[in-house]
Amino acid sequence: MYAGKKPKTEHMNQKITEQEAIRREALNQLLELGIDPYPSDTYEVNATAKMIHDQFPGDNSLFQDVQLAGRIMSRRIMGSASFAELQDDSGRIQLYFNRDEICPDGDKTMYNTVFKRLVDIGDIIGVKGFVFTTRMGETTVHVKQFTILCKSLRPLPIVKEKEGKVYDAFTDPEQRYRQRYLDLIVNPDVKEVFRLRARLIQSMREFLLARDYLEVETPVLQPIYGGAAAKPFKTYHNKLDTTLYLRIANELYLKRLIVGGYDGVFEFAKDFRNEGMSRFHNPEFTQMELYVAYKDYIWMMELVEEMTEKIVKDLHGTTRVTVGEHQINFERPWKRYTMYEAIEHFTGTDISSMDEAAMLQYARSMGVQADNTMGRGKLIDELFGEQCEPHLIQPTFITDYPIEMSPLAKKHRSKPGLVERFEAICNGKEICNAFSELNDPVDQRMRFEEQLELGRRGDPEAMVLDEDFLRAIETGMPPTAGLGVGIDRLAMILTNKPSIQDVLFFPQMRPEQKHRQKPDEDTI
RNA sequence: GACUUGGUAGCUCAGCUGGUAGAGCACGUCCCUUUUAAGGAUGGGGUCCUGGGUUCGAGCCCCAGCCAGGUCACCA
Repeated sequence: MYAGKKPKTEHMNQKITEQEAIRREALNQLLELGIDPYPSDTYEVNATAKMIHDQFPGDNSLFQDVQLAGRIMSRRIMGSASFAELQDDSGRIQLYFNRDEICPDGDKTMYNTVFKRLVDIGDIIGVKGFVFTTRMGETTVHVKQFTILCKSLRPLPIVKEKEGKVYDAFTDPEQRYRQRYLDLIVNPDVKEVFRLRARLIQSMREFLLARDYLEVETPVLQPIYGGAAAKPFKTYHNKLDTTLYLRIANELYLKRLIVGGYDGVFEFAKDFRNEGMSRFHNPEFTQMELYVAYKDYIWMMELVEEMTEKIVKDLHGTTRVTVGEHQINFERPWKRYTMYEAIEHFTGTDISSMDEAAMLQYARSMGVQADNTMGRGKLIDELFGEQCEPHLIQPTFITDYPIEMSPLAKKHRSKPGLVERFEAICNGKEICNAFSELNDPVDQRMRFEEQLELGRRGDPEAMVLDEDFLRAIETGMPPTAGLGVGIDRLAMILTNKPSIQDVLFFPQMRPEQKHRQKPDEDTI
């Protein structure tokens, strides 16, 4: 099959363990027997493990001739009869192999050699047979014929379970994240987490499409990054001889589309921020941003309540979800506090009329690590983060933020110094952020100028002035409500996972030391 | 970035005051026609994260580093 050739890099980059060598030897023996360990043909399947468990016994004529495919997860060989477990996408089912039925003629090779010696745990096979119940009462496929679909060359971590107790669990977080495929194979709960995540996104998309908003795509590579206060990733385009940035938010491009005349646009977007990593932060993360013309932030709060309630019901059939030690209820309406009210509620102090000096002193007294470079708005935000946010477990809207922290939000219609903005807080963390979008181009330019000043004073996250965006706003953007939802954060809550790494298939990790290679090496 | 815990077989882990590296599963060989984390017997498998140091002798003690987890900080 390999015409006498051998891969050149194999022994350079890895040491072959005894078990791997044995599997490679089995691979060669299969080839010598004329069995293709990696066949090309379609393998037709007419059953799954779950379907058989759900429907058998029942109309048993359906189960006289089943055909399914999956990975072998265990084997118990007892001479000329054996049991194995097959795992497909839907779950596991037991298989029964009998030598004289696998091999009705004199030649017992398929059983004695191929099944017993050359097939390993982890191999993918297809089986044909009928369903029955063993003496021990387990639904089982009696195999008449099997086909090797893929030979596995590496041993699988085998997790065993009895009466709810798990033995030899595959738990090392590093290995689980780096080799997520193994995690998915041996830890079935993990598959379910990502199914829930997929349904979350599907449910949100359905909600938005049902309202006739347009799903759009905007650039990831941007000459000027904007829409949030964050440090970007920097890259370079050779032909244009230009520095480009990976987007930190989609906001400014989506607003351009509102200027262009779409009344509702949204995007599920990967955003990138070149900042620290933690169980709440991955360098790339998913955000859904929505902009709707002729609406304001009050209207947007209602949309968020309605959308979230629908999603939670779609996922869990109820509005109540267990998260850690809390029961969270997403039923409408949610509590609403202004930021000043929230701080007063949790600290007993009304800070609304304090000036910057008084605020600084007060914030320090409440345990905020404040320095003189922080303005009034930043102090309020720190105070809120310190004293309020962790206590907000049930979904709650916090409204009316200090203007200094929100250079893209519209000034409050009646409260000086504030903007028309809200965040929804749930389980002590922000899950979305929204405002009545600033569409006054004169004000927007001045806000950018204030950001430039912050940047000159050394704030690495200050926004840069985006002249093209201002040109769009000067053309005229209708009054617009905008929303950003952190999909990963929401997924953490709705799957009851404490870490963002548990809701990302491949969370960012340091490169593995032993496999570290320069990108220009030809092995990549 | 700070503190803290850890890194031993493919997986999960033990390893005494510093004295020849262990168990279970997995893997090899043999026996076994309804078993089920685990049939019986038997055998192989190790850069004890890396590099220094102390010592007659280091998986263990000391120093430095690498990697990972947790907590905190940063993250409008």
